[in-house]
Amino acid sequence: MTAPQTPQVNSRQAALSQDASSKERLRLWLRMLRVTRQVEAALREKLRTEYDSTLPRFDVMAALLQAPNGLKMNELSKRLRVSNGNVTGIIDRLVEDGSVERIAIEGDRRATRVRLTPAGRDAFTLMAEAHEHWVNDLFEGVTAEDAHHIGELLHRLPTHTGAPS
Amino acid sequence: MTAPQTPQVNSRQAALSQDASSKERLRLWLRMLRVTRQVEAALREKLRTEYDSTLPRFDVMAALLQAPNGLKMNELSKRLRVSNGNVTGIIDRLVEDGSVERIAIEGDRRATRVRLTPAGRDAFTLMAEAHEHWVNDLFEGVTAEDAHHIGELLHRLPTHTGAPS
DNA sequence: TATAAAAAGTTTAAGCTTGAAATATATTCC
DNA sequence: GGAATATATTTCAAGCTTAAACTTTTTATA
Repeated sequence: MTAPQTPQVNSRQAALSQDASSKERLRLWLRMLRVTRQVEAALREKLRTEYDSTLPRFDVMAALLQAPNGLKMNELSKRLRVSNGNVTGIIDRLVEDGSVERIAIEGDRRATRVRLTPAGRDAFTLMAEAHEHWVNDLFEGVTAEDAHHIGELLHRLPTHTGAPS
Repeated sequence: MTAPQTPQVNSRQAALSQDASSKERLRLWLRMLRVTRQVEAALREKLRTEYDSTLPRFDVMAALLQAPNGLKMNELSKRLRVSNGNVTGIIDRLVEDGSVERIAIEGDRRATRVRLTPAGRDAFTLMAEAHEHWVNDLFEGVTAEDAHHIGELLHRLPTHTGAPS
């Protein structure tokens, strides 16, 4: 009891509030995870039953819609932030059902360009519209203002954990 | 040009603001998805390289830690909101490496109880502590207040899309 | 110009996930 | 008691995902 107390108390308080922040952040993360999984499950189910499709296919097609001239496999996997082996498989299946085509790139026989077929574009347009409705319904309880607000706050969350944006 | 215009204009305005909300909600959803995936990827990487484990294993062990007497497969899959076939596989692997044990339930030979072994409990304790640190680091830019605030807002988001909480 | 290094994609092995079918046991009810 | 139904779990087929190994082609460089 004769030792100087201030530094000890300070560091203890620091440790405590550090711990409290940590717990609060952990809670936030678990909540985000729960909500995200729930929404993903609902969307997956909808895509499956109503369009016989999947979320990964939807993501790929959404990326391809933005690039009428197609994308190289490389660009696609970077844009979606998934492994290139992953993209290979998804594209294989999209080619199989006629939504996507692989196009040779003249001047580089290693690379392939990949783009939506007209049928793929049509199919995706329908799905995308439905998708927006589903999301709108799922987020029914959130006003546009709240959505905007949460979105802004989310901006401070980790977006670039090493990977480029 | 001679038809009454007011109702038409009203409905057009309604459609427009409906559309704006819808777009705002879609943006929110995409942002949530992006952040969540980024954090999940970082945590998965950490669990893999530092503990030779995975997120699903972590989730299962976390659920089991709360139930010292173990849980039935059924309860586990309900609690984690994943299919029971899924849980079977994860538990198989956890049993294989000695973290979990299956226990017969007397009086019902259909069901099994599943619980952490002492080794599993120890291993999980270490991982859980590291996990909290990782999350804390990933969410570094978020103050405890912001975390709390976002968490509150997230509460209004879909939590019960049919499934029990 | 040979050879090494880099780049683009695919393949592979392992694990996660689902929905549906199958198996085994328990319960209900006639 | 025995048939029908319900419950608990596993198995299966298909698809997603990753990291690592591999193949092919291009580019750099000695």
